[in-house]
Amino acid sequence: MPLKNTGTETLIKETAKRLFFAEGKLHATTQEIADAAGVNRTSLHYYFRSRDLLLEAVFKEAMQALSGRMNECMAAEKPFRQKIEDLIEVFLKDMTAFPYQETFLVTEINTLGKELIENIKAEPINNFLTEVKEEMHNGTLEKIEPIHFLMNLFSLLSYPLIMAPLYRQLFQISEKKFSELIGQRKEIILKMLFTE
Amino acid sequence: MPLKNTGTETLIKETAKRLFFAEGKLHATTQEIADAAGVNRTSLHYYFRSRDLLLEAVFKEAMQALSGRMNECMAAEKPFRQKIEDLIEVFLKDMTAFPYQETFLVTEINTLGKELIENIKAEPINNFLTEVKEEMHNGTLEKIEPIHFLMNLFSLLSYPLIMAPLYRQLFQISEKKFSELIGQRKEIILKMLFTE
DNA sequence: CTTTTATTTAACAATTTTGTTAAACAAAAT
DNA sequence: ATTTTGTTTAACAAAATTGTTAAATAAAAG
Repeated sequence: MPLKNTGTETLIKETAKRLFFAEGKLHATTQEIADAAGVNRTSLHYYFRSRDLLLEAVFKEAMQALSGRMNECMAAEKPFRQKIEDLIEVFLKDMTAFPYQETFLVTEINTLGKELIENIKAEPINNFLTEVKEEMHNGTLEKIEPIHFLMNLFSLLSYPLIMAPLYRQLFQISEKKFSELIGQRKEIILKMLFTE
Repeated sequence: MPLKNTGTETLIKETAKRLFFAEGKLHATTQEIADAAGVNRTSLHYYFRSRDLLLEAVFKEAMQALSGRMNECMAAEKPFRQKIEDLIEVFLKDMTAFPYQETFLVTEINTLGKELIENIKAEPINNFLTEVKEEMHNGTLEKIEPIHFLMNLFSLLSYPLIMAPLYRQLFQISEKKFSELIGQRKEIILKMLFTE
């Protein structure tokens, strides 16, 4: 079976990903996606049958990629602190490129159906939570419900990037200055999470 | 001029607010809004002329209310720590009722135009940032760029509530257990923000 | 009681968005 | 060179969504 593979399929998928997750245009039409990709709108149906299926494809791929990288960090044979540093870097990189990915997931659960989050495996997270608990016994971390530790980590990483457009206005800072601030986040977050 | 004032206008506005900000249905149609409010769709046009104008009305009102309450906290004649506690309570209450409000703002800036965030006054925030700086000199707070302090505060408050549906799945916890966790956030956040 | 005015509704029209069909095109296989 | 197969496109159809008009309803004013 000779596939010509003109790259159009991935082009459409990557373009949709950019519009949805990077630019936050959650209700981009098929026409807008096709235009941004520079292809005819019919190609979109040729490869994905419908708008919803394109959306699903983009979504599953992105979530799988991210949760894969995160699980890799969490399950690695490294000291706890190193794992956290890895997680911060992976997550920060992803959130910088695609700040609206998780927001999108959460607000689209109604539309797309819960199967999207149902097949997110809870096991790697649970193992990691156990490890967090151990660190609390060691005194490396404040003794709180381990879930709070993870929520704190994700919050400190994600929220500033989601709110970037608002913060630039609110704090009257340039795009450059904002990037600088984000560059400082890793150290700030580490200091907040670990009791020195 | 005798206004009958049947309450329909506010009913529509409150219903739209609920759908948009509480349930996260950012692209609810006029029909869905009308149905949820139990009125004819034409009433929606009668009071607001178009979908966009309804959206704008809902938006401006919500943002004004929230920023008003926040400015009140920040400008109050109270000790710094008390102000932060007030802010946490105000914000936590608002985010619990309407978790998607800020997300909505940020992702709709493209569509609704930047005038929505342009008339958010930066002054109260700037005054407060100065105060934060003073606290850092006093040693009450870790010495970092003051903007980080505020980003940390807002992140720790908002993100867990935005991600609630995802977290309940990821951490395998009930709605009740999740509410309990949120109830513990104030103390957790205070501990993280202040160097004891 | 009648008139006026605000509100609500049904019916219709216009626009936008999605989806389908069939034809045109281009590269590989025979 | 011709056939086959995969890809792209234009034209068309269907559905969903918004917006308008005019009639029906009901409450207040005269």
